Amino acid sequence: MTIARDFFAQDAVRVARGLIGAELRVGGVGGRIVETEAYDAGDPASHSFAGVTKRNAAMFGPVGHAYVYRIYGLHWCLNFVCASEQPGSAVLIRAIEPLYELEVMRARRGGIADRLLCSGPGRLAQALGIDGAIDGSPLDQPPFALSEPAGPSPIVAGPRIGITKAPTTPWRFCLAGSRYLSKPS
DNA sequence: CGTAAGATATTCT
DNA sequence: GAATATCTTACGT
Repeated sequence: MTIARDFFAQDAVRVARGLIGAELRVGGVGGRIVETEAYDAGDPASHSFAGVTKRNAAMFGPVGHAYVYRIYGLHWCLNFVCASEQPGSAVLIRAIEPLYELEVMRARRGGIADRLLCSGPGRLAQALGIDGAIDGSPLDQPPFALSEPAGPSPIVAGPRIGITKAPTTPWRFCLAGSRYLSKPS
């Protein structure tokens, strides 16, 4: 079942939780989402906190679109734009469980272990072929394909990773027991 | 096993 | 100039 655009018209934390277990494909390549982080409007750790810039313009655009940006000068990160009351919310996709077109992902990632193919934002983006060209693209049209979770998933919440602004806010969500997380359970 | 360094775009001071 | 929602490689235990 495809995820409706309305799903993203709620606060980032609910979207982040709801995405765990969903299937994501980009050009047929992808798998099951096992790790997300929420970045809400007004969150000091969010790129949207300091206002609109050229880089984060997609975050203030329509709900249900992609926000893709470069981090540390060399890695890409994939986010889904959502909204609560104020614009500027997004959910960072941190890890997926590889299921479709494994050969393509292995080739893009240099033939490393399957467990490490998509276990982190930068790795995931490289494996799926994400780059700045699809920043702002709608998630309900090709090359994107999003499907609802097959059933309820056991979810573990914890503090977000790699940030310094609000490190204790428990807005990181993982599929419990998955072997494909950026950090073991 | 662990810690450390390097790559380097974009934004803010 | 400094910091950042990261990953890989190199080197020391």
